[in-house]
Order: sequence, then C-alpha cells, then structure tokens
Amino acid sequence: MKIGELAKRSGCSIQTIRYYEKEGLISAPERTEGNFRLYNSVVLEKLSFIKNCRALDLTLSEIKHLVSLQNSPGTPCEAVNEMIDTHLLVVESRISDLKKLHGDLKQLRLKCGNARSVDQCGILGELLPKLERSPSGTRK
Amino acid sequence: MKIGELAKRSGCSIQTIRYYEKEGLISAPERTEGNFRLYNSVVLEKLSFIKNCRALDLTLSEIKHLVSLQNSPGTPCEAVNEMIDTHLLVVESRISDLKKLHGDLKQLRLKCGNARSVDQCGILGELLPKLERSPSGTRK
DNA sequence: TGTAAACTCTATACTAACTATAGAGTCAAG
DNA sequence: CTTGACTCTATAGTTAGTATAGAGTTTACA
Repeated sequence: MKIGELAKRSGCSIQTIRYYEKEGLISAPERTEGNFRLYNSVVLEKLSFIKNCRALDLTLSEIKHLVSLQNSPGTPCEAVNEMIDTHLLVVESRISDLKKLHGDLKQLRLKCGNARSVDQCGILGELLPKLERSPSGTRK
Repeated sequence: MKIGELAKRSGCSIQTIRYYEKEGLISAPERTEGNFRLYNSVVLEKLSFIKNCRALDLTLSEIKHLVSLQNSPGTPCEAVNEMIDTHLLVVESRISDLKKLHGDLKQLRLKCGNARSVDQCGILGELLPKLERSPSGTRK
C-alpha cells in the first residue's frame, strides 16, 4: 500500500505520516523502484496507537517514549503510570486556568453596560491600566 | 526611557517589546542618535493593556483589533462584545474537551492493574487498536 | 584617556505539531 | 504518447514569543 491509501485508511494526512517518519515515531518503510513508500498493515496499528495517544493529548515525545517501552516488554511499567499521572496533573491545571479565564471573561462581558460606542463601552476601559480608568473617580 | 527600563517597568521582556513593535501592536518609538529606542510613559499603558488582554488569552490579532477600535472611539462597540462572546465560546469548548480528556486519562490510569512489567500493563494494551487487544477474548 | 562592563541593535533560529506549497519525478489508463 | 493522478524532497508558514550571534553604543571607573 502506498502512502495515499495508508492516509485514507489511517485517517492521518500524507504529510503527517511523513512527519511521523521523520520524527522517528514510525519506522521508514521500504521503497518501490520509483522511490515510493510501501507500507504493510502493521503500520496501520502503529498509526492507530499514535492517534489514540494524541486524542489524549499526549505529546509526540511522550508517545515516542511509550513506543520505545512497547519495544522492551520486560521493563517495569511504572514509567507508563508516571507519564499518565503527570499528564493528568497538566490537564487538571489547564482546566482550572481556563475556568478562571472564563470567569474573568464573563465579568468583563458585563462591563459593556449597553453603551453604543467604543469610547463609552466599559469593556475597553476595564482592560486599560488603572491610570487611565475613571480619571474623575466616578466609578462605583 | 530605554528598552531595558521599559522592560523592567512593564514586566514584558525586551524581546517581547520589540516583537510587539514588529507586529504593530505598539508603534515604533523615536530613536537616540545611537539608534536606541526611546520611550515615554504612554507606552507603559499600552503594554499594560496588552498584558491584561493576554491574561485573558486573547490572541495578538484580537488585541490588535481592540487597539484599532480604541483609536476610533465613535464606532459601535458591538464588535468588542462579539469578540468577547466568541472568545467565551472557545474557552468553554476547550474546557469541555479537557474534561473529557481528563476522564479518559483517569479511566486509562486504572487499567494498569498493578502489573509489574510493560507487557502486562493494561495501559499500553488499552492504547493499542482493537486488532491487537486481547486476542484470545479473555477481557471482561 | 583608555577600557571594560553593561546595554542595545538587527537578524536569525528555535519551540509543537503539523499544514501547505513548489517543482520535480513516477505510474496507470486511454 | 500524453494526460492526470500520485508521489517525492525541501522549504515556509502557523502562535507568541525565547534565545542566540555578532556588532555597535554608552557609562563607569582607573
């Protein structure tokens, strides 16, 4: 199977497949006489593994690590657990950051106060530093 | 004030200030005879505005848009509202994506089953495509 | 006055994980 | 034999900066 078919069957784009090869996530396949990449179905599983990991937002270097662990089956699996745990922490902190952000944005959204023009709209005023905000002190 | 002092006072790095200038977020300042950038305190407020926006995760192009709205005060402020609303939607969908991710990762973490070595650990098995998973059908 | 340290300048490369293009070569069908 | 579909490599672009290299400028001090 050439790269176009692999792309269709795996759901990865042709460029992505070549990129994964360049990054060492999948191994370089044989080539035809005309220098076209020639794949067997094993690589489909590898791409599927990578896709599953990417869906969990693991980075390519984390995935690379997992791939190398797969290739040395005897090693203790704590490394895998640790990676997942670390990743869980990252995701958790990103969620709480975004929640704070969301709250701040909602607050900000309320500041418009139905003004008609930009200079009266409270949103831009809120984003300005305190120096420029309400110079005559009429803010409640 | 030269760029180093501005960097200290604004909390932006020197490179970031130059980057913002290149991107058109702040205007190019005067130069000394020796070609050093020379700032007055007005730019401090502009950098502060940008920092406030970045803290809300607005992109530089969104900020650029806000800056240009500030410079034309008469225009209706719906554009500002729309930008914030759109941004709220983006943040909301990112949060829900991350929550799903978090659930999936927690699930995955439970699959290890206290195995000692990578080949028995359920985590990697879970990430493999179905083809390779539990070939003899012993999974519950 | 000389010089060394601290500062600034531009230009370039790097980050992550791809995507998009240019320009060339290969292959199959009609 | 030509057309179109496919593939190849190499390069540039994306975001919002960060980190150099190599050169020039300014300030402090002996």
